[in-house]
Amino acid sequence: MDPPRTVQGTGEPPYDLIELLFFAYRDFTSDPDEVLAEYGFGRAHHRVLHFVNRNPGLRVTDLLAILKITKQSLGRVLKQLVDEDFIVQEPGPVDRRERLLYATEKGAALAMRLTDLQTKRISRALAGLPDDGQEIARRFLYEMIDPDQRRDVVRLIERDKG
Amino acid sequence: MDPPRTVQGTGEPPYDLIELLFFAYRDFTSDPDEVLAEYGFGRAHHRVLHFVNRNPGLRVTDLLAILKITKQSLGRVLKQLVDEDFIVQEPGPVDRRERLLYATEKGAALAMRLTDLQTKRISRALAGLPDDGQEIARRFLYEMIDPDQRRDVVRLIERDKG
DNA sequence: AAATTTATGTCAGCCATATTGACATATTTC
DNA sequence: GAAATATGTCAATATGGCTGACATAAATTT
Repeated sequence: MDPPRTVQGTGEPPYDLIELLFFAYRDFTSDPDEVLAEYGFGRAHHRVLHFVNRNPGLRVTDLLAILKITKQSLGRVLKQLVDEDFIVQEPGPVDRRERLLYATEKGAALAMRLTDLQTKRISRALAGLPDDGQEIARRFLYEMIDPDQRRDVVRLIERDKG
Repeated sequence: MDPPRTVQGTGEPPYDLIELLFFAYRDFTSDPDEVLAEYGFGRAHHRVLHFVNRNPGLRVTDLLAILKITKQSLGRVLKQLVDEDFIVQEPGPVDRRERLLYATEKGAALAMRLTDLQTKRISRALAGLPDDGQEIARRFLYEMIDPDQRRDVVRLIERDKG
């Protein structure tokens, strides 16, 4: 079956892409949601755990900038993750006001389990594309980001690469 | 600037795509959110208005299946949209238990304004891609959807085409 | 050394959006 | 007439956002 498409070059909005984005994201988040529910966690916990796991030593401030939520909103979720031993905080070695965040083994295990679900979905999607599909999908998503946010996003994603 | 990428074929998860999806969706929804705030509406109102506007005569049940939320959650949001004259309900001509939903002129105007914002972002993203970029982006998003949901999604998107 | 700024946390309260369960009504179908 | 269907409503609850105010410890500036 082929995906639906709107006719282009007619000035008509790309309703197909608008709606596909909604449905793709809806289902993309649904796999982790099921697992998280087992732990009494929600999507907010996932985001925090994911970025901390990917960026050991992340500061609270960094997390706020990434997630674009307030300190208070983050506070509750982060506290739960710390209390339940998925994340630990350590004072910064240079600036001891900072609390650097690290995933524990338990946290890394959950993060991996969630990543694995998302990896499966993405791999399946990429398998249906031509060779340059991954490159183009990546570029498309990248170009969807606010131009003034791209630098930060790139820095973040590059941060832990070998 | 190029988007970041993880090395493929190494068994490493596609962290780049996982995170780009998060950031792309975050920014994709941020434009409409600003406008909606002017009306005292949220993202939930947007989704309802969008699909009703795109599918005149949609039933409440259809909307529940699309949005995957409960009747009670939809109820409040829909009621506000009806009370404030963005959507009207009409009994189904065949089955009078049904309440078919239609966007009013006011509703259509708001929907168009929101669609326009999303169209601009998508057009800008597509402009940075090769010729087959749109086709591949569409296919990628389509393949991200749960296989057993694809038929419904296609039917919905095809529904109002000329 | 004192004053200021920064990173973080916390308390109290509010709002939007989701949930479940139970029940009511009108209408259609068997 | 009975059962199933489409919808609505009431009550209670949870999650995850928000704002504003205030507190503390540590670093930086003067």
